[in-house]
This record gives sequence, C-alpha cells and structure tokens, in this order.
Amino acid sequence: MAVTLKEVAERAGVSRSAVSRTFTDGASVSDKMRRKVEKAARELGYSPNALASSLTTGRTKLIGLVSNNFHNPIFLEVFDLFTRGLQDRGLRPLLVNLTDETDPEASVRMLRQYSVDGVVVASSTLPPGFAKAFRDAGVPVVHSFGRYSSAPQVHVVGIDNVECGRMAAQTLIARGYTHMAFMGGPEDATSTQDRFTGFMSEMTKHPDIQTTYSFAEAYSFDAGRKEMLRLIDASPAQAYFCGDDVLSIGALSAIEDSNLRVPEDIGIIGLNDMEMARWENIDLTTIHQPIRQIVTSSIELMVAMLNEPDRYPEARIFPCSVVERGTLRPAP
Amino acid sequence: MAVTLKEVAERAGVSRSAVSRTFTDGASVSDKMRRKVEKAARELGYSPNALASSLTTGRTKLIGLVSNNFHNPIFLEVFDLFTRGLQDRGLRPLLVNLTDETDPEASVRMLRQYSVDGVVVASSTLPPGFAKAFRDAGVPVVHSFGRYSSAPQVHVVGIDNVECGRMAAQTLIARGYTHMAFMGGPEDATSTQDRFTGFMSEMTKHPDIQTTYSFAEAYSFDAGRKEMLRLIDASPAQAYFCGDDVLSIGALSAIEDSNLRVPEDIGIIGLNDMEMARWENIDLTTIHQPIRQIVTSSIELMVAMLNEPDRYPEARIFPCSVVERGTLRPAP
DNA sequence: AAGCATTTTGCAACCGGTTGCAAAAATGAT
DNA sequence: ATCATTTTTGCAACCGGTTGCAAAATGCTT
Repeated sequence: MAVTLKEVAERAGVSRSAVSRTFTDGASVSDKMRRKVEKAARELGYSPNALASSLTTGRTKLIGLVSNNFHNPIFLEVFDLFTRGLQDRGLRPLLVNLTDETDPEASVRMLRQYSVDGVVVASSTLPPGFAKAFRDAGVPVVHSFGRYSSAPQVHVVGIDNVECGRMAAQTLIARGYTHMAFMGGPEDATSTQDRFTGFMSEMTKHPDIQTTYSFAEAYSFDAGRKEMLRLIDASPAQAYFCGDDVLSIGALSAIEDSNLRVPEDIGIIGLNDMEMARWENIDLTTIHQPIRQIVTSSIELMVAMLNEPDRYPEARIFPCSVVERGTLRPAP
Repeated sequence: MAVTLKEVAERAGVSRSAVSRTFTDGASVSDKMRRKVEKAARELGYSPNALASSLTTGRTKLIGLVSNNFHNPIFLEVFDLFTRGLQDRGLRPLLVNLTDETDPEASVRMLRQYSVDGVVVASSTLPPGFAKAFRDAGVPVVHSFGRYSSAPQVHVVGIDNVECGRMAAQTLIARGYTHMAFMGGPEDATSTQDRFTGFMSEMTKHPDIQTTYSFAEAYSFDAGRKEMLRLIDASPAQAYFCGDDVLSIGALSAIEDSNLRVPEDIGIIGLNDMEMARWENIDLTTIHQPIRQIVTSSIELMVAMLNEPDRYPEARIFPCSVVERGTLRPAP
C-alpha cells in the first residue's frame, strides 16, 4: 500500500541507506544526493514509517497518557495542555482511559507492548503505586497531580495538598467563621486525604472553632449537591472547604435550592480554579492550582528523562494561592 | 532492554516461530509447546512488541483521534466515550489536538507515519475537506459530529443540524414568541451554518414573527456572555436559539447580570444537552444530541471499515429531541 | 506394524527501516 | 599530478516480530 524506502531508492537509483540518511537529520549526505532522493520521494509521495524505524532506534516518540479523570472539566484543560505540549516536542500521546473496570496491570502491559518512550499518569486520585508499576517495568514515568512525598519513588509534579488544606482553613479562619467544615471528595483519593489532613492540622490550633467534616462520593457536581443537601438537612456549618471546584458548584446549587444565600448563610471555598470558577454566574472563591505550570513542567521532566532514564526521582511542587471571588464573606 | 521473542525461544528451547505462534491466536500450537513457551515467557517477563508485529501484519490497532474541540466540556464526554469504546475493542487512540496553528497537512502526514489503522475526526467545526484528506491518503476515516450530506464523501456520523435549527424554531414558535433570534457559534463552523439555515428556513414560513440573528466568536461561555450583553444593550429578542449549550450558559449569565429573568424576560434554548445542562442551577432547555450513540456508531463504523476498507461512504444521522427544562416559558 | 492423513514444528525470507564499517569519491596540500 | 585527509556512499547485518512451505511428529486405520 504505502510507498517504502526501497521504492524510493530504486527510483532515485541510489542505495536504501542513502534514502534513510536523507530522512534522518544529522546524517551525512551530499546536497546532490539529497536533492535526488527528495525528488523521488516527492514524486512517489513517500513518508518514512515511524514505527519501523523505532525498531532499530529504540524510540517511538509515543508517550502514554493515562488518566481516570474523564468527568472533571478541569481535565479537558489538562488534556488540551498535554496534547499540545507533547505535540510541540514531536511526541505523540497515546491515551489510556483508566476506568474502575480496567485492570491496571493490563494497561501497564499494553503500554509496554506499544513500546511507549514514557508514561504520564495524570490523576489526583490514583495511588502512587500505580505510577510505580511503570517505573518497575523500566518505563520513564511522571505522575502529574500526584501525591507529594518528601521521598518520592517516581517523579511527581503537582501541588502540596496538605498545604492547600491548611491554606483553606486559614482563609476561613481569617474570615471569622466559628463553625466550619471540610466536605471532601472520595475518601480513598490521595488528594482528598491530604487536603483533609492539612485542613484538620490547622484547625487543631483553634480548638474554639467548631469543625466538622464529611466526604462526597466523587469529584462531581451530583456528589457535591447531594452531600450538601444532606448537610443542610442536618445543621450546616457556616463555611465549607469543598474537595474541588465541581464539588463546590454542586454544593452551591444545593444551597441555592434550599433558599439559603451565599456567602451570607453559607460560605464556600473550592480548589482548582477551573475555567468555570470564574464564570460570572458561579464566581467561586477557590484555591488556584497552577495546572498550566504543572503540565509544562511534567512535559519538561518527561523530555529530560527520555535523555537520562535513570534520573533521580524528584518531586516538583508548585505553590497554590487563594483566588478571592464571591462565595466567602469578606474578612471582618 | 525489553525481553524479546528470541530470548524466550532460547530459554524454552524451541524455534522463534513457535513462540510467535503461541502469542498469535488462531495459530497451530500443541498444548505441550504452549505450556513450555508460556512458562519461559512468564519467567522472563516477556510481552510481544506490538509495533514490530505490525510491520508484517500491516495492522497497528492504532486509531488517530483528531479534534479541535478542547474547550467545550461536551468533548470531555466525547473523549471518554471514544477512548473507552476503542479500548474495549483492542484499539488504541492516538490523540491529535488540532489547534489553529497546526498545519492540517502535517497531522495527516504524522498519522500516516505512525501507520494508524484508521482516523476518527471528532469535530463539528472542521470542514468536510479535512476528513477527506485522510481518505485520499488511503486511511479509513470517520467524521464524527461532521456535516450531514446526502452525498457524503467520507463516512459521517452525527446529527442533521439543519433539522435541529428547524426544530428549535418550531419549539420557539409553539411557545408563542413573537420576536425571536438565532445566536450562533462561530460563523465559519459548518454546524453553525446548518443550524442557521434550518432555523431561518422555518421562520420564513412565519413572516409575522420578527426574526433576527447574530454570531458569537466561539462556542464558549465568554463568547456567549459577551454577545448576549451586546444584544441586551441593543433591544433583545424574547427568545434565543443559542449555538450550543456553553454559549447558552454564557448568555444566561449575561441575562442574570442584567437583572432580567429567564424565562420571563428572555427565553433560551441550547443544543447538545451536555451534562451541565441538567445541573439544577442551570436547568437549560436544550436540544439533545445523542452523543453516546454517535460515538458508539462511529466506532462500529470504524471497526467495519478496518475489515472492509473500500466500504461505500455513508452518513449515519441520529435524531435529536427537545429536552424541556426551565429556560423557555411554557406553551400558552 | 505398516501406511496414510493430519497436526505440529522449524527454516528462512520478509516487513520497513537503521547503522557500523570499509570502499569510493571528493577535497586540499604540496 | 600525487598523496593524505575528509566526506560520501553502499554493503550487509540487524531491530522484533510473522508466515509460507516442507519436514517431522503424531494419530488413526487396518
């Protein structure tokens, strides 16, 4: 079907090596030869087979992009940034959607079968062990949005979720709330656990402030709404640190429907600062997660690892900051 | 680095063909042989190189998934469905993000270099010519969410946007509005053009109803909000058919901020029925686009084409339907 | 136990490229 | 024009698999 190197060589009346060399940069070819080959290639509509060459070069320029977050709008931004960033460096994202049913082992195997040069795990909910499976298989891996650790086993790029929890608590404290709560995402997500830890660690410094907590079933609108409806039905706190922005928006919807006002009756602070958070009809106060930087840095790290596979694992942590909008009452 | 077929063969004390055969189903291998090989493979941690085998079989099981919609939340649902659907059939999505800057030619070339078995173009804004470029390059292609044509040049799966425009117009007419408008997405998107055509064709049957139209710059919240603010500043219509749901939500935000009520002062009907449309704080009346069916059907069509490359191009069009929620006043 | 049909196995060529090495060609110095 | 040096080119082996074909092994019949 497709035109091969051999055909071009025959047409140009040169050896196959010569053709190969004109298409690999850095190889030694005379101008005359190059012109001859390029002419023949053009006439035949030849373009080299990247997969065949990967056999000898050992490089496919394929990068596995693994995620299980196909329901959180922020990940559309993440995929956008990743695909563009990788493309710009001549790398190709092979997308893997890790659902609850898919066997993690199977995806490791599959990505190895396709000889990906590296793997980016983009998820804030997967345990560190998942990314480690790739490392153990000898595949360079970066865990983006992964759990921060002072002794990382694999490269991690993300934020310090414990610190974010602390920051949220401090923000609420500064607003003078006397009863506040943590409404987390799924309890088994590492990001939920860490944010919870940080939040609580700060609150223990303020025993006078009443603190409660609960967890939603998922990082989703429905889960946030459902949980907030339940909380309102009991006796709600004055302000909530919600697991993330989608959850916050679900909570806001519940509050609105219960004829309570934001921020007067209940205050909300989210986390992520996704595009939607600044939509005027949402106007969510939230903690900004610098996803652009995280993605860029992840890609840089990946590129660095391709050249230096045994690079010592490092954690790259980016600072977050509170974005003041309309869902928290002003400081007294 | 990785374990190869040859090593397994040596360890098991058999020929390379034998190893190859145990890993290709349908090949003739005795049980004894299979056990021997599998044992050796297990001990060595061998898994076959999919790319190397593609060289001889001519199949990579790689499917290019090309899109330029990385800002519309509905496409996260689309990517979710596509990746899962493809995975379930043993196919791997190679994601291509087509930005304004990327040369379409280049992506065609790139996907050919990676010998993808087929390409899915998932976009409602790309011209049919783009998908055709793949067909001309001899690559099976399906254009999902593409423009409906009675004489399609490539396989198209989607909706009849003209019909949707008509349906929107009819819905507004039935509500007894006397001044209504079309607020489209970007004017050069085929979906915008078709919805406009349909909308207008219906309105010409009702010369008594005042009809106006305008276009937003993109299918985005900001564009919708901006355009609606502009319209409100002039003299707004009683009801709008907005290009899609995100645009509608932007419009809703503008209306709210202008202290006008929905649906009393201004009615809105969107298109897509994305997840967010049913969020209680949005509650958008919209035209449901059956994306699940479109994606499923696209994948089925792709699989069919892999077995029968010269399949005659067909258009698969799925019916849409109005989903009544809270942004249009009830019929009189 | 021999004869035949059937299944299993290995050989070797091939898929579409790359690359080390040595021969050939071009360049430069004298 | 000669020779040493550098650059360019082709040969041939290899990357990790698959597959048609013929030989070897097995199963079945009588």
